[in-house]
Amino acid sequence: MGVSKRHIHSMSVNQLADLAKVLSHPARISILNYIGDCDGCLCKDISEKIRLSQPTTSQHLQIIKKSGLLKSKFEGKSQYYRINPERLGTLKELFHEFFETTEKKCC
Amino acid sequence: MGVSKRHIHSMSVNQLADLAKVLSHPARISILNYIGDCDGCLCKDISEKIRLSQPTTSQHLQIIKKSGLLKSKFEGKSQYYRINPERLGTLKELFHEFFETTEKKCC
DNA sequence: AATGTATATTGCAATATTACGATGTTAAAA
DNA sequence: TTTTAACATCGTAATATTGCAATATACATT
Repeated sequence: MGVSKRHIHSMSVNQLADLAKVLSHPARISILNYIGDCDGCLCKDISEKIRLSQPTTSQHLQIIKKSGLLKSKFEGKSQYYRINPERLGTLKELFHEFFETTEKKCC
Repeated sequence: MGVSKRHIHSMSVNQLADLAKVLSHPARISILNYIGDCDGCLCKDISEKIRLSQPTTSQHLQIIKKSGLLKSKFEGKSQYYRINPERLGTLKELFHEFFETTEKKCC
């Protein structure tokens, strides 16, 4: 078929998979790493830093933003992207749970 | 183009992206969670548990195995899958690094 | 040898992802 | 008002992913 059968899995599993998918592309990890360093980043700067075109970078930024890991706000014609610490915390928790479950009996 | 430009990113970023991609499908998370619970699992049992066909389950198992997160051994006609704790440790470390970098200034 | 059981592989259709040029959109600057 | 700058979106080509039926492989049992 070609479509993931999400409905057969639990909600927390789907949630982790969705966030892992955001991190499943190196450009998006680089973006998050880079934004972590500044307190508000521009698409143009990010696109130069990670050496992808502006449209491609913008597209990745939208994907990360949709996941909740990024916030942004306009100031004039510039859009400043920022990490969303709360959502990053959620991600951390979900991974923690995953490791707890997966390590339960295997180690 | 449609192909990820891996070469423009650092090695550790690509490594984390590769492992995150393994976790980017709910079926693969469910499989790892399930295998964590037993000490050696059969494809047939896993496929019944997660309610995907045997070929689809086997395919996911190969993808996880290729990432190093699973080991397996044959015993007769049965193949027993097991978590690879070392590789799980690597994953944990990579995530830890990612969180360190990303949280550096944002929080 | 023939049958059954567990698994892997192949082939394919449906869909998703990745990348970028071209084209809007918006707001500051000239 | 025109120009410039920053960004988002559209359109599209190349490629990757997902899922399963059909088939192949390998061992165990009869």
